[in-house]
Amino acid sequence: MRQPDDRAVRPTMNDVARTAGVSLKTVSRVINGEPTVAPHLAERVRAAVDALRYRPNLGASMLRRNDRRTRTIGVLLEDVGNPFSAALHRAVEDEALARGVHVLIGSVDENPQRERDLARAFAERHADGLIVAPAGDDQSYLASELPAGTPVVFVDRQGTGFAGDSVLATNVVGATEAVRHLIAHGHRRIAFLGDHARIATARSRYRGYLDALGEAGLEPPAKPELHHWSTAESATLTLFGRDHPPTALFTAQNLVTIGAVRALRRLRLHRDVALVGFDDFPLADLVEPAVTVVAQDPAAMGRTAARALFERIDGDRQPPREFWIPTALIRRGSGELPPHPVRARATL
Amino acid sequence: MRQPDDRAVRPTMNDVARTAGVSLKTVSRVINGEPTVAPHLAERVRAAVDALRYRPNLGASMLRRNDRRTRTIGVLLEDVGNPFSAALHRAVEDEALARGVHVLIGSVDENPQRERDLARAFAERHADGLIVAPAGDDQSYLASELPAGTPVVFVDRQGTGFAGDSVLATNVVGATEAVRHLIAHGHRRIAFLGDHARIATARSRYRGYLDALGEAGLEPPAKPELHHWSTAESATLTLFGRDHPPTALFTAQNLVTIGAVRALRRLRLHRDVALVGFDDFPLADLVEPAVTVVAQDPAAMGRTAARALFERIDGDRQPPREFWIPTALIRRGSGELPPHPVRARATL
DNA sequence: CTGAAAGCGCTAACAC
DNA sequence: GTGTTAGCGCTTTCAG
Repeated sequence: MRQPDDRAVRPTMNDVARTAGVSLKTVSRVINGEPTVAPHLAERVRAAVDALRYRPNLGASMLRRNDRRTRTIGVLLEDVGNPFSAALHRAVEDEALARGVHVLIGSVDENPQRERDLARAFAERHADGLIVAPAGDDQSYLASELPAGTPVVFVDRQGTGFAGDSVLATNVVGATEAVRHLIAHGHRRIAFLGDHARIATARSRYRGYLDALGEAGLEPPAKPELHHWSTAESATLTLFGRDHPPTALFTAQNLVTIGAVRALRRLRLHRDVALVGFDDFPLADLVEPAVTVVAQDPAAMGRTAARALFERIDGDRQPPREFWIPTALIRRGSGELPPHPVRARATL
Repeated sequence: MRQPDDRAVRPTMNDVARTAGVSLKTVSRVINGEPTVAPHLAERVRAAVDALRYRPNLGASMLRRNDRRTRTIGVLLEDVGNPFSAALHRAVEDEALARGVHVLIGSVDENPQRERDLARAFAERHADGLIVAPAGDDQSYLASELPAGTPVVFVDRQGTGFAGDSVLATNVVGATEAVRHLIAHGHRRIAFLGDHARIATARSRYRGYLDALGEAGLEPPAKPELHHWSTAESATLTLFGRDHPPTALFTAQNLVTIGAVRALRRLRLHRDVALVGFDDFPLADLVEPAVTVVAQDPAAMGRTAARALFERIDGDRQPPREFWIPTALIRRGSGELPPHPVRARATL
């Protein structure tokens, strides 16, 4: 069944020791950079390593080592293919690589079961710590999946039921700022587009939206059902097929924003209906009109999460911390459109 | 120095065996799903596993197992943060997860040294195989970094000096098709924008560009120096500051395309100069005019690469294969603009 | 400064 | 069916 070359042959420390004419332990010392080796022996060992192309087996060393570190972290993001997660991932990688640490990563896809399976898989591979963008609303499972003491940093969404640092965007404040901006431009009928119930971040943004309306004494108009970004375009079309359509939209997520932009174009309303989106996206400045957004900073989130995680891995045992990464309103045009007079008349 | 809880305490198979009142080996059999265990013993083992929250240590089992598999693959892409790599990554992940395999990933950033370092790091972590988007033009180092027999699949770019399957976009043909398209719309002065020397894919696209010009008996205009996508915008501005500017652009990469779009806007030439870009990008259909592209299919590339890799991991030993993933011309408007009469007159 | 012996958690080979 | 023994490649401990 198994071919001879199925088992890849690699020289072991023992092989190196034999060719160098020293003991196994001396090789181990050289490989691990322990200074207590005579120079001429160390040189012989290095020569043998080169000759045999010896590479250490991290799995085996981890097994015996006191610190049990694999120099590998696990990262669970919503979807490594989307721009937000990809930018965050990249920032984590840069921090990790600077420390000689490598990254196991997976997409949780809004699926709590997948979240748990990935956490388990990374724990079985002995990740030194985890960065998790929670899909479910209960992370207490981490206590059973992870060895005691494994640090976890939550990112993008708050984790529940497990003690870990969190790195979060200022969702509520950012959304409030966005909606205030629309109100300042004269809008009174501002619709919210996003999954306001199921997803924690969207829920926070909905809260911020309600806060801003409340301050101005405005009522939220009836909101369309939206449980997945893929339905954003059709939900927007529906919204403008009803009576009393809004004069402005606040969209809670970048893919929702893009869906809304597509719908407004099809309706030829893109110059009439104001729009502010949460989360920036590439080319937002190149569409007509350019899209005003509340930009998050996924790179800062990834960087912060990674740094926090490495502090924990290095032994920091203080109580869980929260890092708030500020959002920034970027005025590009779509959010500065005034309420459109024609439609306003039509809906009165 | 090290705290007691620095070493995360996890129950071992031995602990499970003791609480279940069976031998270590029986536990091993249950964990590995071997059918030759009496049901009542298996039940006792499973109960002990649940009670102790036992999780197997993959590193230890890998050490002793005959197949030496870690159910982990390594993926080296250009930059996990860019849309092309991110989409490819996601497709690889889906194929891997369907097989219970997990993904170690890193960005090579056009840096051959980083490529080699990552390959080594993943080899030390005993990846079962590698998917590599080569940054350098020599992959012979893989023979020394990887255990003999470790399969490698090259993706996006051809690998050199190491035997592995390749998954490639039809770069030459796709570029030829793009340029033929511009010629068919009346263009005779078509500029190439991209790194035609250093990067293999861009080089292929440059070849395709030359082929199409040659067929039509056209000479390539002087091309601006462009060694990194970040300079695409300024290179485009320079191009149109010179005499005899082109009436059409062919851009070799999506970030170059975006830079060119930005530059044409600033020059208010975006409705006058035709543009076809290689590689699609999000919102290409929403800018004005919508951008005609030769779309690659990064998801198909990732899927194909992963499937090929798993065939090799499963023992397939046939000679290296090449998989060509077709590109598709998507007509959106920018590539269908006719040569602009005013500028044409000005340059005659 | 160097080496011999023990053992990390697990599976393979072979007994019973 | 089940258990015992050996040992994967490495680091630790401790003796020289």
